[in-house]
Formats: sequence, C-alpha cells, structure tokens
Amino acid sequence: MNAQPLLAYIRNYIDLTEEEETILLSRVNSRKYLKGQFVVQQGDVCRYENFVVSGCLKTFYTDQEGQEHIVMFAVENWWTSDLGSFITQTPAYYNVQCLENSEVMQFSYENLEQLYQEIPKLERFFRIILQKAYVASEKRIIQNFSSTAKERYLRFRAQYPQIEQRVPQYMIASYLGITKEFLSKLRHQLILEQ
Amino acid sequence: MNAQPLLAYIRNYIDLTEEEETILLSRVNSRKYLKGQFVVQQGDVCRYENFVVSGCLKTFYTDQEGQEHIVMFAVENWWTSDLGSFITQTPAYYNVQCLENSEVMQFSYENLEQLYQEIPKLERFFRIILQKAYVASEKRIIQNFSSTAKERYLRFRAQYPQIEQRVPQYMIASYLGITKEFLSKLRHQLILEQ
DNA sequence: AAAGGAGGTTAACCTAGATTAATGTCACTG
DNA sequence: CAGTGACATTAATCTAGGTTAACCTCCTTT
Repeated sequence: MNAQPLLAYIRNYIDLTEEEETILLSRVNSRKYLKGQFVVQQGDVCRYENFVVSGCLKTFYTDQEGQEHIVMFAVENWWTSDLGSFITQTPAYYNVQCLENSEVMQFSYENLEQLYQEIPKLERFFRIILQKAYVASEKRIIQNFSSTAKERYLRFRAQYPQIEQRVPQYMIASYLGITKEFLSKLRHQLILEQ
Repeated sequence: MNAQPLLAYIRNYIDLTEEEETILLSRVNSRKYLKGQFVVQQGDVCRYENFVVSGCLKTFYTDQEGQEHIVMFAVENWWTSDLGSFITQTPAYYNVQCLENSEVMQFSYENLEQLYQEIPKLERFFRIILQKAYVASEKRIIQNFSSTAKERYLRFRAQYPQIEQRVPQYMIASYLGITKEFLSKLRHQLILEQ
C-alpha cells in the first residue's frame, strides 16, 4: 500500500511522531476498486471514511423517480464516504461509485474511535478538515442560490479543471443540477461568445 | 450570565469535570444584543463563535445587485458565526443580525485555541458538532436541488416550526430562495388544497 | 385621526431551464 | 468495416418561478 499521500496530507495539519504514524497505519486499510464498483451503497451502513490515493469517484443518490443526482466528485487527496451514515452507523442515503480504477485508504468506524483514543491529536485533525468541508459546503449552497446555471458551470470549470476532463458531461450536468441537454446549450453559447 | 444552556448543551457530547467547566466559563463571554444589531458584519473579521442562549438571529449576505439572501436562522441552542471568516481570521462574507433581542455566549478565536490546549476534549466536542453541521449542510444542498419551492417550504415548516412563527414571511422566502410574492402564491395554494 | 411605514397579497406578463425526441459522433467488438 | 452502445447535440414545446406594479392591512408616530 502507498501510504505516503495520506501521511503527507495529515502533515499539513498536525505533526505526528514516527510511532504515531505507525499506529495510524496499523489501523488503516488500503483497498483497490475497479471502475464501476461501489465503495458505499445506499441502504447499507457506511463502514469507512475513505481517503483517495488514486482514481476518481462520484457520490450520488437516486430520487423517488429513480433519477440519479451527483452530489460530489472525489479525486486524489480527497475524502469520500456517506458521513451522515458513518457517524450514526445507520443506512446510507448515498452511493459512492468508482468512475476509474481507484485506490483508497479506509478508516473503519471502530478503528477511528480507537485512534481517537490512541492519538488525541487526530480529533484536532478531523475537526480542522471538517471545518473546511463545512465552509465549502455552505459556500456551495449560496452559489447554487444566487447564480445561473451558466455561472455555476463556469465556476465548476475554473475550480475543478482536473475533474472536468475526467468525467463525462452528463455527470457534470447532474452535479450542476441541470440536464445534459441544457449543459450542451451552455457550452455552445460559450463557444460563440469567445 | 446564564451559562446553564451552554453547559447542558456540551454535556450532550462530552463529560467535563467541574474544574474544566470553570476554566471553560472563564474563557467565554456573555453578550446581549438588541433587535437589529449586528453580531457579525461582512468585511470585518468574525471574532467569535456564538452560542445562542435566547433570541433569534439571521445570517445573510448581499449579492452584486444588493439583494439580501438569508443563509440560516439561529434560535436558542444553535451556533452562529461566519465560520469561514472565523477559522481563517479573514474578512467575513456574511452578516449576522438579531431579529429579536438576543443573548449569546461568545468564544473568541484566541480563547478557543487556548481552550483546545487546556481541555483537549473540546476538540472532540467541536469535531462532533461540526460533523453534524456538515451533514445537515449537505442535506440542504440536495433538498434544494431535487425539490420544488413548495416542497422546500413544506419541509421548512415541518422542520422549524419555532422559526416560522417568529420571522416575517419575506425572510422565509429569502431563506427558501424564492420571492415573497411566490411564497404568497404557495401559501394560497396550500390553503385551497386542504 | 391622519400619515407613514412595514409587511402581505393579487394579477399580468416574462424567462430560465426542463422535457421529449430525433439525430450525430465516436470507440469498441465480432 | 458493420453494428452496437455510450455519450453529445439540436430543436420544439412547456412550466416553475421571477418581475413589476398596484393594492391591502395593520401598527406606530405625530
């Protein structure tokens, strides 16, 4: 397993001794998934928090009409799971599925609680990354409210160029909350405007 | 100052010794605001995380056209601040303004960092409440995407009956991302449907 | 009691984006 | 290289919700 990306990521926020890093790694599992496989399935309890080492995944749910809605994408150095399901250990609302072959580092619920005991600094680490995630999530709420689809698309493109290249457009449309047809119209408009 | 609501709230998540509670309270300030006063103003650095002891506040921002958009309301036992501004100590994007005379318990940035040193359990406390806030925020993103205005209004009413009574309708419309006229139309429809 | 001002409603008209369905493009597999 | 399946585009029509503006209630304040 390639633990370096995870350790490097954690070092951005807290300092761990070598011993602590060893304990940490002993309680994390690396897992490889193939394109199309599910890391979380709605209805199951989400057992892991997943740190993405390589690959690309989507988080989505299906509404009453069976429509798929993409909530987020995750690529290298992102976290993905159904956090609501994970923290309460109740059935998941979301699916997390691989769009490419992917490798993730998995923290199970029990191992993570254990780790909080063994390395209390990790409470701080997860608090800090959650703060950031929460702020980003709030920002997304606003931007959805007060922008047109075109503005949201432009912002998405500017903000996540790595993702736009790797993901088919109908999924980007789903992420933006518009139809693939309307996204197509927007793209056409933008070409004319140049 | 009435510290009981805050202590009771914290006790839901972690156990503090009497001594720890004393330290905590020594680093928190109670503050009373009048209706209309601002707890956070956009452009200023947000200095506090605020726990609401009594009253009602709104968090909003103004867009390019000067339109006000309400992001959340806060009542008793809720937290309010501009977290993005607070954690980075950079100018706030939001305003937090009192809709009623309100009392809040304020954690300043410095005191909170100090408290994390003195009572590491507080890292855990804030991690847990942030997890919950993040999950709620994500849920709101979804519900905004995949529901009509009518569904969102009904859900808001069911979920926050305490708030609907205390806040004028044009603010609820702003929170729901619709115009007050359209909300009025919806309310009319709902009366006919019964 | 008159005059504002804050909030709420109604109605006529307008627009962003959805829906449906046909057509196009490309990559693969047999 | 024909055929299939996955993805993208175009165009016609429809609808949720916005905009504008007039009007209606209550409270306050003088």
